[in-house]
This record gives sequence, C-alpha cells and structure tokens, in this order.
Amino acid sequence: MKTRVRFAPSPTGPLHIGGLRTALFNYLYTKKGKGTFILRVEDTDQNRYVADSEEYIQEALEWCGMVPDEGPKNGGAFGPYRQSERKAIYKDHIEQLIQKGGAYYAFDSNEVLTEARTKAEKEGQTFKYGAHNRMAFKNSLSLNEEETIKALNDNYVIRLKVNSGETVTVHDEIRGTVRVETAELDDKILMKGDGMPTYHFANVVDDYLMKISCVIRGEEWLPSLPLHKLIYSAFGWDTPKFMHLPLILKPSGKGKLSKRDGDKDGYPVFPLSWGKDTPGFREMGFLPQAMINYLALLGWNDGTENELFTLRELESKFSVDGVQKGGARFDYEKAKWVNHQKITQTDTQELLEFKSVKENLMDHPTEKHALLVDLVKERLYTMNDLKSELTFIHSPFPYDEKVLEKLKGKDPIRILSKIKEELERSPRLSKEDLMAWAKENGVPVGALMQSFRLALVGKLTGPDLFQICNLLGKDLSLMRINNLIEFINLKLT
RNA sequence: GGCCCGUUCGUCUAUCGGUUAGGACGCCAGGUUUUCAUCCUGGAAAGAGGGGUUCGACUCCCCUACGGGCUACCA
Repeated sequence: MKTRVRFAPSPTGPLHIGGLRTALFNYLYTKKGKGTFILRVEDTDQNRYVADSEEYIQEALEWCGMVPDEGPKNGGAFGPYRQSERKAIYKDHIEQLIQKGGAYYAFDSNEVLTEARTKAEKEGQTFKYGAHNRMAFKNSLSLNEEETIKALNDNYVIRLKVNSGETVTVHDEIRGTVRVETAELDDKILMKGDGMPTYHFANVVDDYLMKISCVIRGEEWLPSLPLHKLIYSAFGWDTPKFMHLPLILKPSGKGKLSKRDGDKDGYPVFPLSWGKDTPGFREMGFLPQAMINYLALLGWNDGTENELFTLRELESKFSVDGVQKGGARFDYEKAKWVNHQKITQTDTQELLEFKSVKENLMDHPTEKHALLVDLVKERLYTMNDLKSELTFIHSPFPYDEKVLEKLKGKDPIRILSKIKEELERSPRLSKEDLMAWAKENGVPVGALMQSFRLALVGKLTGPDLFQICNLLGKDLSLMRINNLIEFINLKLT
C-alpha cells in the first residue's frame, strides 16, 4: 500500500506547536515511506471558523520546510481538500450508510437531550444515546415510516447505530491493541442539523477516499478510535493504520500547554505570530530548523545520544519505535539551547537571509552585517539577541559607574593615552605590543583591558575587544577613548 | 463519576531480564578568555508504592497511587 498520510487541522486560529509537531511526525512518516504528505482543512464547524487560519497553517508548514504534496493550496487528485467543499460527498455517503442500516435519523430537540443529560449527571451517570434507550427518543427507529417522513421536514441529525454487547478491538502503532465494549460507546451524531458532518464522520470518509495509509494525530483522539473503527465497519471498509501521538504538556503544573502559559512566562506557543500581540517562535528569533529539531526531540529519539538533527536527517532517521508514549513537558530553555546550536552551525550568509536577523540588523549598514553577525554569533540563543549584543556599536554611554570606580587609582588616563598613541601610530592595534607595554610598566593587564573596554563599550561584557576596535575603525575608536579621558578628567575636577 | 492512555534524575530521554542505570537541558565547581558569554573538564541528581513471575527485575503480570485525555449537533 502506498504511503499516504494527512495532517488535518481545523482552521480555528493559529496552529499550536502541538499541532505543528503532529504535522512534523506526519511529514517524517511520509518521507520515510517515500509517500505523499497531504494537508486537509477540517472546517466543518462554522461557528469556530477563523478567517486567515488556513493561510497561517500553510505558511507555518512552509516556514518549517514541510510543504504538503497535496492540499487546498497546491491541489491534488483527491480534492477538494477543504471539508466544507465536500458536503455532497458526505451526503452521498451518509445515505449509503442509512440504506445499509448503519445509521438513522434523530429528531430530538436540544432541550430533551439536555434534560436527559442533566438528569443522568444528577445520578452520577454519563448520558449515552444508544441501544439501551434509543427507542425512548424520537428517531427513525422509534417512529413509523409515515411519522419519520413527516419529521424529516424539520431539523434532524443522523446518528450511527451502535450495537450493544460487542467488543471493538483497535490497534495503535505505538500503544498496541486497545479493546472497548460497545456498551461504552454511544450513537454518535454523524451529520449535524446544519447539514455538515461531524469530525468523526468526515474524518473517516475522507481518510478512506483519500486513501490514507496511516492516520497520525494527537492522543486526544484515542478514545474515539473505537467509534471510528465502527464507522469503517459500517461501510465495510478496511481501516488504515493509526498512530496517536503523546501531548505536549505545560512546563510545570497540570494540563497541556496553552497560550496562557506562554503569555505568563514569556515564551511563544505558536510557530508564527498571530496578530500584533502574539509573537511566534519566528518573531522571537528562532530558526525553523531549531523549531523542528526541538519539536522532534519532544517525544521522539533515534536511540543514540544524538540530539541535533537537520530536517533531512530526521527524514531518514525517523521511526515509530522511537516515539514516546507519555506526554512531554515543554522546556523553553532547551528549545533556546537547540536554537543556539543551530545558529552556531549555520553559515553566516544563510543567517542573514532570515527575517528576524534582517529586522534586528536594520540599524546597521548592510555591508557590515556579516561582520557583525560573525562577531556575536556564538553568543546568540535567539536571533533577537543580536540587538542587545550590538548596542555598543552605537554608543558606549552611559558608562558603567562600577567599572569607573574600580579603575580609580589605576591611572586609567595613562593607559588610555597609551592606547591612543598606539592606535594613532598603527592602523591595526597590536594586542601583543599593548600587553608587552603593560608588563614593562607594571600596569595590570586587567586595568588595561578594562579601561579600553570601558572606553569602547561602556561596560565590561561583550565580544573580543580588538575585533570591536577594528570594526569601529580608527577614528571612532579614538573618539571614544578621548571621550572617556575627558569624562574622567571632568569627574576628577 | 465512567471509559481510555500513561509513569526512569527538576525537565527531555537511553535501557528492549543480568549495566557502577547512560546522554542532553538546567544547576553547581574548575579550566580557557582582557571581561561576560561561548567552549572544555568534573559534580550533584532518577526507576511512584505494594504484591507476584524468575536464579535474577527499571524491564513481564496484577493492584494501588499519581498524571494526562475523552465523556458536545467542537475538533
């Protein structure tokens, strides 16, 4: 059987990194099997539909390098790829199912159902609409033909007819066999009152028609797998394989990762920005290769001690055996570390192409971009660190008062004058000469370097001073040294 | 509440019956460096609890506890 897998998000907002990871595992599974990666938009809920989310999803996938082979954007032989455009298909199939006796019409009002539900809850039970009580409700099974035809004029839904007293056996690729009694299931609604299918029905029909070989989705779907199996059986179809991925949990505390966690602790939970106030990993200065790498690590490993992979490497190394069963807590520190590794490994010219790099380099002349990135590259955990790492380029002010205090009594003016002299004499300051001079004249190296650094940078942190000096150029360096001398003189008097 | 899934250092994980239980992030210490960071070296740090099975269990089985998910005309 040809490998065909689908990523099937709902366009209800931005794609969460949990969703992105599901997409990634789908993608890797296809690449491994040299198959087809399909994007299917599950927009059957008109109330929750959010404009622009489909584009967001497509863009997020492309940003990560996971371009769907088939989908609403590029089309394909199994389209349409939006469920809202497949209504006729579902209608046709639900009629088949009714003919086969696998589904039936139900006419119960919301009020009746809500009442039944609250009554059951009061007794500590879960309300189920099924074999044990369906004849007590208003549906095409309890009504005669004439009544049914009449009722069909009003609003109705279509339910799956689940037989009681059977055991459904399903198989999950990473969890093994799961057995559930049909008595636990209920007659799930397949077609809603608005003529749209529910997730369960649309999903099964589409996966079958699109010849999906393996359904890879989040663990939250595992409980409905028996129901899906029943729908396949009702049609007389073979099921694809199923793989349910563990969830991404909050860094601490209970539950799965949510947008609120990110807002609270200042990390993104979306790959790309959503609106003005919600930056994504991209806007926070992450490289897509880091995003992918970290997400792959969260719930998967290749069995070796390797943790750093390119997308291509992941494509060849991915295997179901390496997928974890339990949920994984999101760890922003580790994500940043992966990003740091990727930044260090990436060619500077390539880094300059990234949007976040360009944005953070805006204040600097283009011809210096590569030099600047090279200077601070190994210090970066996100590309946005560029900005703070490079502030000294503009100005060393205000001087760090503590350093000024430390330098008192070390004759910084003498040191600065010497550096000035050396700088004026030779276009390239010699570290060795300066050190030798310090040694001969009993000047502590610390005092020398600290004075110099204070003059150029204004504080004691930052990359190599001589490189900075070269980058600033002779004139600017001299100016900053003069400024500090002047500043100290002014302070002394 | 019911049903389903899960449980190795704080976190992500290796181990597929016999190991000093390994690695990574983070943390601590030392080294490199003019400084901070990077980088290098070292350190602290784990099998939820109780029963079995077995010569031997982190590993297999059962129970309990804990965590997660589902329980909609949402996906």
